[in-house]
This record gives sequence, structure tokens and C-alpha cells, in this order.
Amino acid sequence: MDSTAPQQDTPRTRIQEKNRARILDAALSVFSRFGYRGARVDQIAEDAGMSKSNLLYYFGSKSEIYKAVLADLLDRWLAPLRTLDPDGDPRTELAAYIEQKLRFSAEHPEASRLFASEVMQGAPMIRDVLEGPLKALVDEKSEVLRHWAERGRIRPVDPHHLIFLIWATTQTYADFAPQIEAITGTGIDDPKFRKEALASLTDLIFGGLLPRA
Amino acid sequence: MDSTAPQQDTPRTRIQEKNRARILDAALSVFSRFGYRGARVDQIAEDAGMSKSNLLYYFGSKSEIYKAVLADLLDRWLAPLRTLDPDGDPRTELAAYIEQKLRFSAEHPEASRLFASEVMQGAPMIRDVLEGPLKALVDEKSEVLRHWAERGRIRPVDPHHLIFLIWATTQTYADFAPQIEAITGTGIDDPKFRKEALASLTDLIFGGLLPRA
DNA sequence: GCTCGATTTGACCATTTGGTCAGGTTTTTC
DNA sequence: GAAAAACCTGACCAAATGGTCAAATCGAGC
Repeated sequence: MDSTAPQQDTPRTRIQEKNRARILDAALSVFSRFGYRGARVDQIAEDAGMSKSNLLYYFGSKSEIYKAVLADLLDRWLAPLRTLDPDGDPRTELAAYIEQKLRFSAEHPEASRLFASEVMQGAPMIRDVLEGPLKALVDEKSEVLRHWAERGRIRPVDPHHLIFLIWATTQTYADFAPQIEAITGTGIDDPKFRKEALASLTDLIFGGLLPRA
Repeated sequence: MDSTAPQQDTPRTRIQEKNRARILDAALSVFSRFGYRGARVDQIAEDAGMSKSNLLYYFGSKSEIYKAVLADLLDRWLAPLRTLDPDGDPRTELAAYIEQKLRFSAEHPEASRLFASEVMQGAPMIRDVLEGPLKALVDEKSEVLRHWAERGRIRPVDPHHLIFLIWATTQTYADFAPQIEAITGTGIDDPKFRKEALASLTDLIFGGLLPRA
């Protein structure tokens, strides 16, 4: 077999498994901080604790690392929406969705930022995923929301904009962390703050701002 | 006087004025797409229609251009919040604020993205602005919101999280434009879509999701 | 139309960057 | 325990990048 590079998606050996994981971790950290173009292969290698040459033995090029990291990412970013159950209670289901998205921001802020960075740069690498699987999933769940609205179980809001609002508000705690920390003195990594954020968010989304008559 | 570089903040001649403006425009475009590290001085120069040497005659270094662009930006990003009037009607005031922020996203998407990019990278250049003037302004306006809540004019929500929600939801239409376009087929630059977004957003923020009893 | 500073250019430079390669070392397999 | 495969390294390279500089050109005021 070609001894110069194990360019497979599935690791074959224990060392491959360990090192590919180390590289992907480091790459997520670096890409999320500097974007694709701003990231340096050297730095990823250093973060991963190996030589650049060795890194390039596992992933043949910078863009290959990037693609691998993004692929990992997309699944996890999308997953929570899949769990929205049409037969469940709207309030329970949506609260769970918000909670999951906020947890993602808290536990994987770097992934959140890398996703944001990729999209902000025009989503050159994941455009097809956005237009394909993501759109399909959103369309499907929009139907659920519309259905709930028809039955009077939620107010008749535009499903797309509701979804965008949930995405934006949950993601902001990861993506704009420095801004939020500058203002509040703490952030989403603080369990207390996270709890308050979740409570405020769900309260606002469900109850709105205006007093109930 | 030093004839090699006009490193002043205020342009002295008409040519300086025109060229500095052209450079800042181009820099905003390039920095917003690639972040600070990913941006290339060559590319800014090309976008501005001049040689790299000439660009560096006006701004001595890459970071100097970046700082100038950011300074321009911050004012405009902050301005809308300043207009929130404690003596006005909460609903009118907040609707106006939301409208202004959404307009900013629609009319200056590149500025929105550059701000996001800077904050996402840890806000290295504007941290002091966030912790100083921005925090002060937010604290001041949070008091207004709290005051309104005490009088029962809005529901008692956490002011910080309310502000974050407005920032996040309005900014998402600029920052995540490719994602939104992939799903809806259109975007915030389309006046019709913008109107719908504004209507949905204000409706959701004021009225919430749950049916009024 | 001359003069002097403002503007512009292109050649040039040191450093950084993504990537290659030949060969050495370790691990696995038989 | 040897052969083969997998793993790792350091030297190296071409291209790109941020920035300098001397000299050429332009343009406003006299």
C-alpha cells in the first residue's frame, strides 16, 4: 500500500486514531480562532504536539484538515433540530431544543465559532450541505411549527424566522463571548450564568416582552 | 514635514481624502471576508484600485488600516442604542431600536461581519471599547429597561439578555446571510424579506410564542 | 512655466507559509 | 527475530506576504 499517507476517513490503526483526533482537536481550535485563511498549519501542528511534517502525513493539505473538521462539526450542529418531535408538546419540545442549542454553545464554543466563521466567509465549503440536508430538515420542522400554529398551540409566527431567532440567540453566547463577558463580567461557561441565560431566553421566547393583558 | 507618509487621522488634501476613503472601503470588504489574519494587503490595494506601495503610503501597516476601519465601525454599531429614550413608550422605543439594528445589518452587512469577526477572535483590538464605553452604555440602558419593567410597562425580563437577544437576532441576517439564503432563497438585501423579518422579529419579541390566554 | 511638496511606482527584501522528499525509526506481522 | 508496513523527522523549496526605498511623476501656488 502507499506508505506515504493514510488518506482515509476511517483510521486503521490505534496511532492513526489517536493522532487524527489530536489533529482535529487542534485544528478546530486554530481554525475557529483565525478562520480558514488566517490559520497556520504550523500552529495546528504545534497545538497537536507534533511536527508539521507529521501532521501532513495524516492530512495531505490544509484544506483537507479543514474539510474533516467541518464534517465533524456539521453533524453536531444539526443534530438537536432532528430531535424536535411533532407529536410532543410545543412548549416542551421547543424548550428542549433551546436548551440543547445553548448547551452546544457552552460545551463546544469553538465549534460554534468555526461554523460561524465558515458561514460568514460565504460558506464556500458547506454551501451544498446548507442548501441540501439543512434546508430539507428546516423545511420539515417548519411544517411542524406551522402545524402547531394551526392548532393554536403556538402563536402564528413565521417558522423560518423563529428558527433563525433560536439559532442566533443561542449561538451568540459562544460567538460573541468576549462582548458578553465585557458587559456581564461572566459568560456561558459559568453554570450560573448559563442557567440564567436559558431561563431568560425561554421566558422571552415563550412569553414575549409585553405584559399579558 | 516628513514627506514619506501622511499618517494623520484627518486628511489634509482632497486626494488624501478620496484615497483614504477608497482604502477604508476596500479594507472593510476584505477584512470582513477573511478576518484580520486572512486578509492580504495586496488584495485591499487591488480592491481600492491602487498599488500596494501607494496604499502603504497612506496607511503605514496592515494593522493600522485595520484599526482605522474598526474605529469607523464601532461608532455606527453602537449609535442605535444611544437613541433609546427613557421617556418614550417602551414598545415604540424598542421597535425603533430593532428596526435600526436590522437596517444596519441590511445596509452594512460587511461592517456587521467585520465586527463579528473581531469579537469572535477575542476582540483583541476593541476589548477596551467593549469594557468601557459599550459596557457603560449598556448599563445605562439596562436601567431604563429595568425601570420600565418596574412600572409594568414591559414584563420583568433580564435587560442584558434582552439586549443580547436583539443584537443576535438582528445581526444574524447579515452575519449568517449564506445560511439564511440557502434556506429561504432570499435575504435581508431583498426589501420584501427585510420587511417580513422585521415584522416577525418584533412580533416574536413583543408577543412571544405562547398563545395569550 | 517653475518650484516644491504631495503622490505614485516598481524594484527589492526578509520572513512566513504550504507543501515535498529522502531517509531514519518504530510497530506490526508472520 | 526479520521483513514489511506504518510512522516520524529535518532539510529543503517555491510562492506568497508585509514592508522599504529611491526615484519618477503630478499638481497647486507663485
